[in-house]
Amino acid sequence: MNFEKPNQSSTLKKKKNLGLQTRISDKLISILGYSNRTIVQFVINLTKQTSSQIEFRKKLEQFEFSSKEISLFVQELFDEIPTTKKRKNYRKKEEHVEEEEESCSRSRQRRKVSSEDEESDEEARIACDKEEREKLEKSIRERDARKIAERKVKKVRCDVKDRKEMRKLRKISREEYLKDREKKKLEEMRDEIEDEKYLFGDGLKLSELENSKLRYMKDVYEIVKKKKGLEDVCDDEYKMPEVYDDQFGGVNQEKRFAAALQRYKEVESGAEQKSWEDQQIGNGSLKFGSQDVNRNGDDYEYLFEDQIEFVKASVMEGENEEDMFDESSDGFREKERVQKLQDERKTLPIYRFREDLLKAIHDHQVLIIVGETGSGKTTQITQYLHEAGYTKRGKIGCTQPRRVAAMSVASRVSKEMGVKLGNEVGYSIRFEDNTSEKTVIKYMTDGMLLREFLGEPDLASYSVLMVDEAHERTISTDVLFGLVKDIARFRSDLKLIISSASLDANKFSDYFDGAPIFRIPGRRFPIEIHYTKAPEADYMDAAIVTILQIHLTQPPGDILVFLTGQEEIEAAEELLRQRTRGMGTKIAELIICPIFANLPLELQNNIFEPTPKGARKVVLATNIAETSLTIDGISYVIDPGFCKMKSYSPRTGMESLLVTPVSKASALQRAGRSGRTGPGKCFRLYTAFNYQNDLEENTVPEIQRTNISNVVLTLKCLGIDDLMAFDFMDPPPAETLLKALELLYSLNALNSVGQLTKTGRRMAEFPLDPMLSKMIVASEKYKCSEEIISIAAMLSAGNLVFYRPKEKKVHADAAKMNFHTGNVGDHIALLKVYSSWEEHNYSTQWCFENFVQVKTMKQARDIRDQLKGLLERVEIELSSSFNDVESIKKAITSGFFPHFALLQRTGAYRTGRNPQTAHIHPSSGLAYVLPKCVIYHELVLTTKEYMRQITEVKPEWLVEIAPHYYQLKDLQDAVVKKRPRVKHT
DNA sequence: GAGCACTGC
Repeated sequence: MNFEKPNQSSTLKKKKNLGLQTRISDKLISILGYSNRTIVQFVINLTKQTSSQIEFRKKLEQFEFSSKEISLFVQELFDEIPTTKKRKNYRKKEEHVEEEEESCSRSRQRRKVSSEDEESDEEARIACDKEEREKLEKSIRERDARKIAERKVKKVRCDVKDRKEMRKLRKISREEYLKDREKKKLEEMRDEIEDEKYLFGDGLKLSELENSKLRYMKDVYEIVKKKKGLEDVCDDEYKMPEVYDDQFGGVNQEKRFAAALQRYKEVESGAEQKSWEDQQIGNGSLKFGSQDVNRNGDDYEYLFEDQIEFVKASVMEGENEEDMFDESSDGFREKERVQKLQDERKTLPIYRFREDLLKAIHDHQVLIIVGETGSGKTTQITQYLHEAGYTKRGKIGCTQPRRVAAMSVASRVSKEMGVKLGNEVGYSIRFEDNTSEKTVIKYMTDGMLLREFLGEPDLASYSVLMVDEAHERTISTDVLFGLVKDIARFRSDLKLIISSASLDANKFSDYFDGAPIFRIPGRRFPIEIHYTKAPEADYMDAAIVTILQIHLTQPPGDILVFLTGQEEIEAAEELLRQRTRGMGTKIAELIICPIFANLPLELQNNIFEPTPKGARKVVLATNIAETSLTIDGISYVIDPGFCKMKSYSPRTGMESLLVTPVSKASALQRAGRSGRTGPGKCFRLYTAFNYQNDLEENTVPEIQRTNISNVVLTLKCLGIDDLMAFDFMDPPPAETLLKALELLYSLNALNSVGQLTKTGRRMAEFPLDPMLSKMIVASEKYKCSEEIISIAAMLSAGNLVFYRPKEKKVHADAAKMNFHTGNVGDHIALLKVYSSWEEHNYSTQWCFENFVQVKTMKQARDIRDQLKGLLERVEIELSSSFNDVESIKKAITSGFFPHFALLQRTGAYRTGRNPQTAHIHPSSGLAYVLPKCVIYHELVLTTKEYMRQITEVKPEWLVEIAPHYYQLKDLQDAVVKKRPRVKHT
């Protein structure tokens, strides 16, 4: 409906107009999530003269809202009948107060439980109550006022029977309304001028437009004031006591806030006991206000309504504050450069411990080394050992959890030693072996060493083995622990170094039969840890508010925010842009840099661009920034305390990715990211109590939450028969282990007594999941190994084959369906994608045209090349039968028969031997085809149980291929006779 | 009609 002009409106409408500003403010907060600051400015401008939807739209467009936002907003504002969604929004708003009360009482309860000090508990309760009571009272007052007004209107309506009377009333109320409106406008203008002066007063440059607006407002205000006198303007509302007005007719803000601040001061200095948390963790707190940029130590601060209060809890001590490497040594001649590097080596924290360290290694076979990042352990220990002559007896191996780390560390060490990378110092990672016969110091990924075990079970060519970053506990390191511990028993000449940054080195020590622990101080600056005072209900919102708080109140330095995933990062980016948009030049520039693994590389590199002077960078990152990459210049870390973690259910074979609270170790690691180049601050968006009591000590090691059938096969291949007795540091759940053994048995990789078969031995050669390996081994029989390795490569390259931008969904889907013609199934579709790409000479252009991800394809090519090489090793001939779809499907079935599912009457599927309801994932080409009998690549739990990558098979094949697993009778009984109705789109 | 933390072989 249209918004009527005031002179036509009824009393009711007038009432509505009167509250327009409040309504708009509320709407903006609830619909668009704007900050108060933006809203006040916006609403004042908006309500000046506007009276129709069209005008509103125009106004809104001036403020650079998207047309979607505008439609939503205008509709919300003008529509009288609230939709469900809207109602929800209203309700949310109303419930807000109650929620706050509830959360307050919750935290109060928690405090009560935890606090041993009754009185301090009481203190906290009172403080909490006081704040809450005020908030509640305010909202109750407002609500009552609204109700009374509504009742009045009703009454008037009932009483008036006569039209004339109605008109008279309208006139009266119209007059009242106009008077009222005038008052309000003036008040607003006054406040606006005040706020402008106060918030963005001196020092901050305003744009020309902003300046002229302000001037205009001041002029109008002065004229009206002279004419009417300010005091009459607002006699029916709360008025600022005179004492606050300064001689210029403005309001003295310092006095205005003095009373409020007095309370905090009293609490701080006068109270004998503090709340439990204050006692525990000090009383630092962070306030909000743009003027803090220029001003320090004033006795009041402007507070935003939605500000978050932090309490400073502790300081992680810095251990060494020497300068970092200076790598700008290009102009030196070779010898001088080596000399300079040698000098630099001596400045590393580890250098002082060189002799002690060498002695410790000499005296003990196994040594646990604990050292923070930056101590130099990774680059130096290998060199010390080389210098001490350990390389005469064999190589020094050092494992890293990541490829990049292995490469860059090796490169660094080769420079320090003045040798060519790949000669004395080399690295070995998948797809790339940069070592030679001369190599004595070898860096490699942990998975690579595990592969080496297969060829050299006693690691005879190594004299020293160093497992670096052991605290990360990847599957590979965990398995390596067990293996190296074992070989160390009979190879007394082998030295073992386990290096970790974690605090629980004792666990490592215990595991390695009480090996001594050698501690090396790191090179980190002190970091202040801040916790929130009360739990935050919405961590996303809290993170945004905190970013702005830091931006406006803290000295220069970039911000790093840890979020859980791509979706969240994109949402946060949008929210942040919205909130800063209205501020224009009033705040310093905020550069927002998202980063997650799926982000195209060229965009990822944005985060390494140095921040321009006067600006501040906000990096919104997933866990990728926790370990995998280091960003310089980060001074502030915001840690909401969550991450996505994979979990695995051995019973159903289902994997899921869940948002889980981080562990203390992980929180510590995140905090440490702020202190690499200078003193840092970490803001945790949870309370100190949460940290102490709700977080796990360490992250559950990967081996306990993933499918380990691949690991089991590798271990079996190493001749470890009794896996239950294998010395895992943290053993995987027995059920997972049994499931893996069962799978390997049904794939014929193990015989009935659990020994490796010939098939199993061949399978173990492939760095793939056993089912994929089996598929490849089986391709020999069906003469289609060329096709099968393409499929295996595509499947193990990940789910990110097809790219689907929001704005080109239709095109992307159409392009994708090209590969699915004839409902061949997802496996064959992947094969088609790979072959077409190959036919087009691995063209990047082709990828763009077909909405296929280049990165994934290149990875698939690398994997395929590797698999091709391995085929030769296991003596499988390359053979191709591209057009014989049945053979290809049979080969796939040979690996994936345990993953079969049958269509049910309901349209859902029932999977395998441990029946489980599942659905075809909507991204599958068969999502609407619903074949009777399918095999799937993986089962994932997201919003539903989904099967990803589906191919239709015939039940007879299953019996033919896996007679030990299926009987035709069972399958035929299970297949539905009547097909469910297929939905069409 | 969904959604993909991060690695590694």
